[in-house]
This record gives sequence, C-alpha cells and structure tokens, in this order.
Amino acid sequence: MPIRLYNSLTRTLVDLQPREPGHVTMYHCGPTVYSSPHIGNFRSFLFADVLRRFVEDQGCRVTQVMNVTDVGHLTLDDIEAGEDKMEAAARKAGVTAWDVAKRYEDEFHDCQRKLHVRLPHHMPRATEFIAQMGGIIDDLLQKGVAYQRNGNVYFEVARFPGYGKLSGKVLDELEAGARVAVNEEKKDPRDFALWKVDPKHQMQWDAPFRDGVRGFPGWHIECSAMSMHYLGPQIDIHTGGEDNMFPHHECEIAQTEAHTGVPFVGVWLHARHLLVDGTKMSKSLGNFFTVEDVLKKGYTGLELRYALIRVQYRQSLNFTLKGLDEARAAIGRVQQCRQRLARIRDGAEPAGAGDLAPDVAAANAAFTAAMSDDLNVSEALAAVFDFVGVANKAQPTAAGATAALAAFARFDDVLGCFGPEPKADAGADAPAELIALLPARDAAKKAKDWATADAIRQQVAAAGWKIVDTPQGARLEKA
RNA sequence: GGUCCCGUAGCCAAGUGGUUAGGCAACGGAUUGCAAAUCCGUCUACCCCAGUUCGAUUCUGGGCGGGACCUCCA
Repeated sequence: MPIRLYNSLTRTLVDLQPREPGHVTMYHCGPTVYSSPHIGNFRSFLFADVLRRFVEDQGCRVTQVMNVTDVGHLTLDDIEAGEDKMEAAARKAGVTAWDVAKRYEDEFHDCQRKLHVRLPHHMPRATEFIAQMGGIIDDLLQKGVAYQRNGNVYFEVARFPGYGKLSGKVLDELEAGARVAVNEEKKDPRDFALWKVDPKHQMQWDAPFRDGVRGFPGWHIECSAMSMHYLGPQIDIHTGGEDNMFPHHECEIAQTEAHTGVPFVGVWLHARHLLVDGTKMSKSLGNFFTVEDVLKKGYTGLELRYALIRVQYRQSLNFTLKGLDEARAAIGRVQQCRQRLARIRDGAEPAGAGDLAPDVAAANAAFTAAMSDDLNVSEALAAVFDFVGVANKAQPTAAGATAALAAFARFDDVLGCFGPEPKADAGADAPAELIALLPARDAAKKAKDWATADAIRQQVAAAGWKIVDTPQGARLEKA
C-alpha cells in the first residue's frame, strides 16, 4: 500500500515515491540549541520519528538527517543590538555561545532518548559545515543570483522565479507594515542573508567563499549545505514545523535550486503547532512546558510521547495534563492486554482454542491503512484498541497469543509509545521477600482467613506492589 | 490588511451525503471474600443561519468563535 502524504508545496495528497526505489531520504529541520527543548519542538520531532518508523515498517530503507543549529539567529528584542539568541543566552548565563550550544545540544539528545526517538543517521552541526555553505554561496555569487554589500551576502529573490511557491506568499504583497526591517543594503526587502558580517558576533569564520569578509552564515544556508552533503541535491522528504514554511523553507528552496538547477524536495511536510490548554504555548501565559518539566511531574517518556503523537501531525494538538493521564491509562490498557497474552503463550495461564489469525490480519491491515493515510495516528490507535478489545475477549491458543503479541510489537515498533512487551511474570522482578509471601496468601485464602490475606495484601502494597488473585494462585504486579 | 486551518458527545479525537470510530472519565451490571484487570450495558454528538438534496454533521454561501503564518519560533 502506498504511503500517502500531504505535500505542502502542491497542497495535495501524494503517494510517496522515493527517487531510489526502496530507499527514502529525509531531512528534518532540527533544534536551535539556545534553550531547553519544549514539548512543541518535540511534537515536530516525534512526527518525523513516527514517519521514519512507518516508512521502515513498510519495507523501505531510510536515511535520515537532522541538523543541529548551533549558530544563533537574531532575536526580536536584540535585533537593534545585533545580538542573536545564542549570544543573548550566553551573555545572560555568563558563558560563551559555544558553551550554550553544547549544553542545549546535550539536553536535546537526552530528550530524544527519553522520548524513545530512533536516532537519525546523521545529526550534523551547522558550525561544522561552514565550508560547504561557502561553496554554495560562492556558486550563487558566480551565478549572479547573490550579491555582496559591505561583506554581507544576500540572495536576490527577484532572480528566482519560484520564490513564494511553498508558502504562497505573493512577492509584491509582503505587507509593508510587517516586521520587515528596513535595510538599505538590500536591493529588495525580501532578499535574505547568506552571509553576515558583524565584528561583535562571538561566532565568526573567515569567509569560505571568494572575496568574502570574515563573518557568520545566514540562517537558511545551513540546511541546504547539510542536506546536500548527506543526501545529494534532491531529497524525498523534508519536514519541519509549520512556522518554518516561511521564510526558512522558502529560502532553502530558492538557494538550493538556484545552486543545483533541479527540484530540491519531493514532499514537503509541515507539522502543526500544538496548543496548551487550548491556546498558544508561551512563557508569559504560564503554559509553557519543556520536556523536562513534564517528566519532573512524574510522567514517563512513553506517556509524553503518546500524548504528543496521538493526533495527526497536520491537526493542532491540544496538550493538557489531563491528556497525559489519559495517555497513561491508554498505555496501561495495551500493556495489560499484552501481559495476559504473554502469560497464555508461556503457559502461565490456560490457553483456549481461539485462533486469532484473522483478527491479527485485520488489525494489521487497519493499522497500515490508517498510517498510510497521511499518518493518521488517531485512526491507527483506534485500530490498536479495537484489537485490544478483540484480544481481551478471546481465549487464544498459545500460537494465537504469539501472533497477537507480534502485532502489538509491530504497532509499538511504528508508534513507539507502548513500550516493550511486558513479562509474562510481572512479579518476577519483585523483591524476594514479597514473592515469599505469596504461598502464605494462597494458604490464608484457602483457609478463608481474610484477616491474614488482607494483611499480606497491605504489606505488599506498602512495598509498591500489588497482589492479583487468579485461579492459578496469587501473583504480583507493580502497583 | 493579506494568506491559511479548525469548530464532533463530560474531556481528547477519527470519520462519513443515509449503516453506533477509538481512548479517557462517569454510572449500572457480571466476575472477585475484598481488590486489580477484564467483559456487558448506559451516556450516541457533529457551532449558528440559509441553500443544494429524497436526505447534510459530511457539499455550497454567510455568520460567530478559536488558531496559524506574513523574516524569533517546531
């Protein structure tokens, strides 16, 4: 079944057709490492992760590149002062911009691990691709689509007819009242910087192109350089947050295609921003959460991951604490089901005669269909939960249970939000002294000595576990 | 001002021109010595107004409400 995706460039659903059959190349606009990653960032990154996992699930090899932007961009407040976000963060913390970048890059990777992200094959830093950026700038200058003024290099938008095709921005209607800083150097206000010169800037490099002046790269050029380096001039998929569409991706297209002369990206995908409590997340509203903020509240990475992927990427997702509680309950329902199946498979619980094969096939088909439909995770989850209901009602054979478990393993391989298969004996990891209590509990129950039975239950509960009574005797589960 | 998205039961959220999505919560029941989990049942909705239609939540137009982008932003 082909994977249908919504191409932002054409605003249509298209079948994913990799340039090289069986191999999909993806580039994702990654984090700018000047502050702690927040849940909004990770909605986008988890979307990219789920996309990669599903493409792999469908039998394609994937090569995935995500950049780390460790060169700062101008802040709104500090534009006048010529200070960028990383340098502002560095100044406030009393360290260098390089220190800031390192610290937050580490934090980003830590969050990736905690949210069970399958790591991209390459995660290059912008600062390590200055030479490659220079090569493109040099070429654009030679081709006459870029020009230099006082050392600053600008891309001349008027020389690239396709400018605006992604974002739909009409060239001569970019609102005069908008935040377009007046810049006398530019031939046209829409022209964007490829290289900037500012002696006050901490991060500086000798110009990596002919007749250039020492400075630092513009914001957009890094993605062109890095994607081209790893994936060649044409890539299958490029993702980012919806805010990246303009100007960032528009500029990427312009400079890359002006340089290579061929279409840059097969399918552009943009993730919708999430809302928190129904409104835009912002520090001033007090509804701003970093990944770490959420984990500190006691939620697991899986729970946060579930909450962030459960809505299709093109819909705005309303993130709430209640949603995290729902995620916890939903994951628990799946894991409970898997554990029972594991017990049946391992003979810890009597098997029945049910052959789940048709149900497994139906669930897999429904899941695939949902995910193939522009990554409709909500519908895919519905397929998973429909199957939970079927499995819970069934009395499967050991083979049937095994097949069902394989289906769940597959669902988790794609979504990554349920966790590993629970052990058949969930109490195996319990402290030995608790396990030792179980025979006494069974004996007490048999003797109808409820006082002793309850005392044992309480003792176990105090240690963070719980007793589950079954026809096969009592067993332990993590509370 | 320009461009674009959305409005589904208590909450989250799919989907469809006519046949109860799903999750969470709540309530009732089965099961259990008591529990947990599970199962059964209840709650069965599509912002408002027009239009098209045999029939609209689904299409069209208008309104109201929320949100996004218009060179900080995932």
